[in-house]
Order: sequence, then structure tokens, then C-alpha cells
Amino acid sequence: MVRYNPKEVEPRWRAAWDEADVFRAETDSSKPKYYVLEMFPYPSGSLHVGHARNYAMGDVVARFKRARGFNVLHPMGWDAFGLPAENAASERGVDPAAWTWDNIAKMREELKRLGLSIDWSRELATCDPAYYGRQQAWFLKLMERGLVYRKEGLVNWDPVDMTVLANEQVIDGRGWRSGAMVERRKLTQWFLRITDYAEDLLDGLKTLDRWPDKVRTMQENWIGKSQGLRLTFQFAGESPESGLEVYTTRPDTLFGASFLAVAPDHPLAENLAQKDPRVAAFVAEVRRGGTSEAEIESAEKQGWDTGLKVIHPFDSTRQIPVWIANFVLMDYGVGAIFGCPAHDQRDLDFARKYDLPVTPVVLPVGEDPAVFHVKQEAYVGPGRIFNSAFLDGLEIEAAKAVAIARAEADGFGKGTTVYRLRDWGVARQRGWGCPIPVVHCSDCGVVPVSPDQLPVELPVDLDFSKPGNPLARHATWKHTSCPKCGAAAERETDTLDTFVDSSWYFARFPNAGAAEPIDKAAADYWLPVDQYIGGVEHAVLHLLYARFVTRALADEGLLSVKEPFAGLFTQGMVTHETYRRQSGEWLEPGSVVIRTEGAHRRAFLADTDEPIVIGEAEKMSKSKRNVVAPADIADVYGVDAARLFVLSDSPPERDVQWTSGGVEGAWRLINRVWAEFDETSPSDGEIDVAASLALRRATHKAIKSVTEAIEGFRFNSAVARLYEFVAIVRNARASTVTPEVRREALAALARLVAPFAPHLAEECWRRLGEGGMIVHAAWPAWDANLVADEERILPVQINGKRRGEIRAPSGATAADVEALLFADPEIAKKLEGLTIRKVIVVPDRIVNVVAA
RNA sequence: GGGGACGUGGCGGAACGGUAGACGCACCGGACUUAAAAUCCGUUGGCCGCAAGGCCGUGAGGGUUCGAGUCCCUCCGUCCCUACCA
Repeated sequence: MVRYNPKEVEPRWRAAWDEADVFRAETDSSKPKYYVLEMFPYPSGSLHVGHARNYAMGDVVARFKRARGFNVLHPMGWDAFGLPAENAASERGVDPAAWTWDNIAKMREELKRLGLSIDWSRELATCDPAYYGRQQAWFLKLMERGLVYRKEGLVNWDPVDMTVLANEQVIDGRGWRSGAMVERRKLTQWFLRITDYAEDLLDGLKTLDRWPDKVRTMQENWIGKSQGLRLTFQFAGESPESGLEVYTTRPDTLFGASFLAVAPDHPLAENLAQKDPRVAAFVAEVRRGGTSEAEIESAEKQGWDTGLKVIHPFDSTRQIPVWIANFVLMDYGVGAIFGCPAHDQRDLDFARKYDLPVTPVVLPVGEDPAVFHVKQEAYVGPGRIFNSAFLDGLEIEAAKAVAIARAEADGFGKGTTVYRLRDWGVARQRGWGCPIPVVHCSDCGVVPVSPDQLPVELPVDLDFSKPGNPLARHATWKHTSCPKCGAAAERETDTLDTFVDSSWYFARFPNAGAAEPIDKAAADYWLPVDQYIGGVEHAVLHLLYARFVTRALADEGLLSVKEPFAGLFTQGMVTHETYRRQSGEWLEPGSVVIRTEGAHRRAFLADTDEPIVIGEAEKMSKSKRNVVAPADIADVYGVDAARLFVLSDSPPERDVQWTSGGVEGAWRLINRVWAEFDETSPSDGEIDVAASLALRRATHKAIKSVTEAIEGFRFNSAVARLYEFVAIVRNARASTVTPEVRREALAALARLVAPFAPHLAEECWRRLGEGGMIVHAAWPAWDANLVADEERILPVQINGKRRGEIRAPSGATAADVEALLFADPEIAKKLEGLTIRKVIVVPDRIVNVVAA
């Protein structure tokens, strides 16, 4: 027997696939289409097994669907703009473009080595002018549609990266990449009007029935629709403004209002701050504490009494003070609220601190209105309204409707829907991104670059040695002429958020070389993506932006679908144990040896035998040095073993822990499979008919269970069924089965293994003497008659406890089973002396006897 | 504070409301070998028992059901997301 040699076999088959160009997808086909896409990688320069798992999953789906007769599109690209290239440029003085293209070349080779069934002819990179130039083209179209606008406003400024961050990119008051405390700065920014689509994006979630509920919930919460009332309070006495508008979702509690509060950056507050330095000082102080650290965050309500009063709209005899409060946000609703301390915890905290009245207006069921009052906990539960004039006695929802109707009738308010979602700030002050294709002209203002001047390319000699935007300080790049009047003008030096790059790449793959941004015919054929696979960390931002851009492009006539991804799967990460010396220094897995002493595992430094601390399994990261590269595995076991293992141990949506033992298990499976094909089947001896039938049945059962496991994304279960099937095929060698049956089993085995270990499968297929390559072979079908057993073993329960079993023909009726049951001497013995009350028979599954 | 997920052997994990622990890892025993590695075969939830067999067992407690890891309620724990959103 020849040992399976992946180092020889794997490259040979990859070359054969390349040679035959087997993974090229043609748009025109009589077959049904299937578009599989994994989230494209950032070209960091090195592939780790986390990538391998992501792409292996997509590859299983792609190869499976191809075998099942689909016309499969499975492309690959590069999310190639972004900060790491700039960091490399500023730290090491390399050219970001050269650095990126170099990394792409390296990673392409590593990906190819995984044996993925990718149509490389469609490869694209977002940093390629051929790509971002088309992005500029549709950006200008959205601009014409009014979906792009500039607005001056407070933005999140990252002082380390010297750039503006979207709200979503600020985590706990820090920049998501740099970790630096974010400052608030006033700048003119570019925005995409995603809020125009808020309702539609929310609505569309209902149609995405092949998305995880979790992701849909996260997007729903992110859009954050609420129904409420906008109402305007009139000032009492001398008034600086005509009135003060607030937003509430609890108009039923209006009679419990004891104060109004505006955000520190509300126009009213800014107005007052200009006149009164004490107000200015308060606002400044609040802003400093701002949205920062965790302690401050959960903490103290702070307020400033403006001295202004407004009149209660339902009771003109009541006057309500107006405060500036740190917990009111300018960018939600209208930046002003009324406080009803009895029924909102934040308002209550504020009222207690500043000694404002607390009037309950919702009476919990069973409470006495004469004695009910609120102490330190606001009452937010159900009840009936009281202390509220015309609302008295109503349930909360009814009272909301009545209050809104009254406010509308009296002309001071309007029922309103508000979304938490805000417009997408897309400008970045970065040099390594897609330039925003507009020109600033002193006469004409902001002028789009004319389409025939696209792409607006980045200069090749950007200087990243200083922080800030290298485009802005480039000597010549920004100087141009106005497309409208021809006078000297300056280019916009902001570039687009990289989330823009990734929000349409799936629409480019159908024809990655098209002159237009999107080849409509090709996109109409391929879209939507049938199965999209990626990390759950993109559940909100990337997926929401892609859904928005798809809608915008559809409205522009470039696409026909509203939802880009019909099916979504979010996969888990690959983790690895961490190792560190007593001194705290992290160690690479390769430098550590593990020894087992009884039940305990101990780690030692390979060279010196120094004892090492074994830490938790964590996401592979360079900083903890627990990274395993697929190449390391490929050198020893081949990539098939690596592919098999990352899919086998854990369900795909969960994290998988990389262990050397696990890979060895996969390697053993590969060798066992190979051994079956390498072995010549013993043909002497009498044919064992029963064993032959048993193997046939096992073959068809394996086909069915592997097929169903792949369809249900239960790759770990599919691999478990493969292990079982290989064991059965091996054991069948002990008896003499007919050559046809053995051949059927082996032909099925090769094809079932193919999506997971494609190189091995090809080698087996050839060894079997089948013509052509297995990538062209059809997926095996199972015969329902062979899958069903003739006879079944039914466990017998007495009063719910297993007490024995009987054999019954498959499909036996309840009456048949009962007859068999009472005919069984073992069972009869166990039932002796008991009165049988009831016999429950679940056909082909179980029998339960209720007896006393 | 809000939302969600999860909790099963030594470990990763299986299990349409129907024999809990498939499959893999690890461990232990055996075969092969001068020996080891590799490979192959076998054992392995706990307790009692020579055995046949019995009892207990899916975070804790209750409930629904002929039957619950699975459904419902309460609690405990872990993880993730989100957060002064009016």
C-alpha cells in the first residue's frame, strides 16, 4: 500500500483544474444559477486558518451546488483600501499601492493553495482605478439623485488617525481602530442619505427569511423606529425663540411633565451660552466629560437651569422650567425632551438630583391613587392614566392616541415616526481611499467631475510621513480646473469610507470587466447572492450599507434587486490556545511541546524544557502569537486535512478551537479513505449477499445524511457521517461483497468527500477508473427504498423508562407492534403483575406502555 | 439599563418532543514491532453488582406530557451585541 502523499497529489490536481479552467462561470446557461460569496478579505499579506475556514465553507457550498447541477458563480476580490497600508507607509516608508498589490499577490497564492473552486477571472481589488473609478461614476449618479449631501456638523475626530469617524466607528468614546479618545469637532462632511431608506430597510428585513434572526434583530434595533409626538411648548414671559419643540414616545405622560431639557449642543443652549459665560462653562464641562469612559458614562446626570419657563400645552396655568441636560442627545429626535420623572428612570434621577416635582400619572393596577407615589424607581409598567384631566382612566396606548389627536387638533404637535438610524458620513481625510470625484470652484461651488474625466486617480507619490491627509498637502494633485466654468479650482481631497467600497462589489462580479459600473444583464442573471458567508461582526454596518446601496442603485436603474443577499450565514472564528512564559512573554505554538501526564496537559518550551503556562483559547491574533497559518499545516498534512478539520469539530456558526490533535484526526480520515481506494478488493470466496445488501444500504444512507447535513450547513455532522461511512466500507472488506456494490460505495464515498477534501477526491476518482474529473461528476442520488430499513429495533418503555426492545418490520402499524410486544417473553416478564392502562406506539420509533 | 445566545462526559460536540452522549480528541488496554513512531482492534458518564441487571444523570428548582437535553415559568452562571435613543 502506498501512503497518500498530499504534497505530490494536491498541486497536481490544482494544476489540472487550472488547465481545464473548470471553475469559470458563464453567465449564459440553461442551468439554474447559484451565486456563492464569502466576504472578501483585507489583503493583510498573510492568510490564517480563520480565513481558511471562511473560504472552505463557501467552497463546500460551491462544489456541492456545482455537483447538484447548478451554474455556480464563486468569485474572489480584495477589500484593498484602508488604514493598514497607510500605517505601513508611514512606519516603513513603503508605497501603499505597492505594499497592497504585493500582499494581494501573496494572499492570492495562499488562497489558491487551499484548492478553492473560485473563478479567478473575475478577481477585483477595490484599490484598482478600474474598480473605484466605477464607484465614482455611480457616486455621481447618487449625487444627482440628491442622495449625497454636505453638511457642517459636529463630527467624531480621531486625534491619532487624524480622521473623522462615523458614530458606528466610535466604541465607548474611542476610535474603533486607534483606540484613541474621540474629540468632537466641527467640519463639513459628506453624507449619504441612508435615512431616506430607513423604512424600506426595516421592511425588507421581513423578506430575508434565510438570514439569521439575530442579524435581523440587530439591524432592526439599529434602525430603531419609534412612534411618538413632536410638540412645541410656548415660552412664558419674554421669549428668546417662538417656542421649543420636543419629541416624546410617551405623550400619555404629558401631565406628569416637570421639566424640559435640551441637549448641550441644542441651538437654544448655544444661544444662551453666547450671552452667559456660566452657561458656556457648563456646556464645555459637559462636553468634556461627554461620551467618554465607562465610569462617567453610566454616571451623574448634570443639568443647568436656564431660568426660562414654558407653558403646559394642555394646562395654560402650569409653567415648566427649561434645563440644559447632559443626558439629552442632539442627534436623536429633536434634541429636546420633556421630563416625566415618575415614569422614566433617567428623568427621575435628574429630578431627584435637582429637586424637581415627581407627579405620577400612570396608576398600576390595584394601587390606590390617593397613596401611590414614586420613590427611587420610576414606574414604567402598565396601568391607567390619572392626574391627567381628559386622559384620566385611559390605558396607556389609548391615552397616547388621544393625546396625539388633541395635540394635532390644537395645532401644537404632530404624531411622528423617528428613526435612530442617522445618515452615513462617508468622508475620510485619508490618502489611501477612493477620491470623492468633485471639484471646488470659487464661482460655481461644488461641481461634479464630468463622467468622461473619471476615474479621478490617486497620485502615485503620496507622502505618508506626516499625520493628516496626504492628498490635501500633495503639491499638484488637487489643482485642476472647474468642469463648469474652466477656472482654476481644487479637487475634493476627502476619500470615501471603505464601507462604500464593499457595499457593491458583489454587483461588480457578474461582469468584473464591464465598462459601466454594473453590467445590468449579467447582474440581473446572477443577483441576488444566493449564499453570503462572513463574520457576524459585519452584522450591522457592512450588511446595512450594502442593502442601502443596492436600493439606491436599483432606484437609479443599475440593478433590479433591492436585497443583495438572499441567504446569509455568519460563521464563527478559529481560536487557539495561548502560551506564555512565566515572565509573561507570549509564545508561538510551534515553539511549545505539550506532554500529557495522566489527565493533565503540561506545556514546555521545546528548546529548554522551561515550563509554560497554557492559557485560554482565543481568537488568533498576532499580539498573542497564537496564529496558525494554513501553509504550516499544508506542509505536513496537506490542505485537505486542514479544510476537513476546520469544518469538522464545531458547528460552523460557533467558534472552533484549532488543536493539533484535531488535524491529526482529519489526516487519519484522509488516509483511511485513500486506503479503501488503494486496496484491491478481495474477489475470492463466495459472495455474501446479506453483507452486499447491507453495504448498499449504508451507502445510500450515507448519501442522504451527508447531503442533508450540507444543505443544512451542518458541516460538522456531514464530516461525522463520512467517518462512519468510511468505517463501514472498511469493515465490509471482512466479507465478500459484489464488486458492483463495492464500486458503488467507493464512487459515492469519493463524491461525498469531494466538497471537503477535493484533491483527495480527485485522486480517488481517478484510482477508481472513473472518467474525467470529479469536479464534473454529478452528486450521487439515494434510493429511498434502500435508505429505509426493513426491520427496526423499537425501544420499549414502561412508564417512560427504557425496559427492553423489540424488532418490528419497518412501517408496522400500532396494532402490529402491540401484538409483537405482548408476544415478547422478556417484555411479558417485565409487565407481570402490572395493569396495562395504555400503549403508545410511535411507528418506527418507540413504544411506551403505561401500567400500574 | 435594553436585546440576544448559550449551559450535555476529561475536552470539542451529536440528538424531527421518542434508546442522551453520534462523530472526533484525549486517556486506558490489546495486536504488530527488538523497541518506538505510525497503523489496526477494543474499553471509557457516575454509583452499586462476580454477573444478569439496577439506580442516578443534559446548570438549579417547578410545570406541561404516556414520554422533556428539547416546550413553559422562576432562578443561577457564561458569552455576544447595544446603550443616557426620550
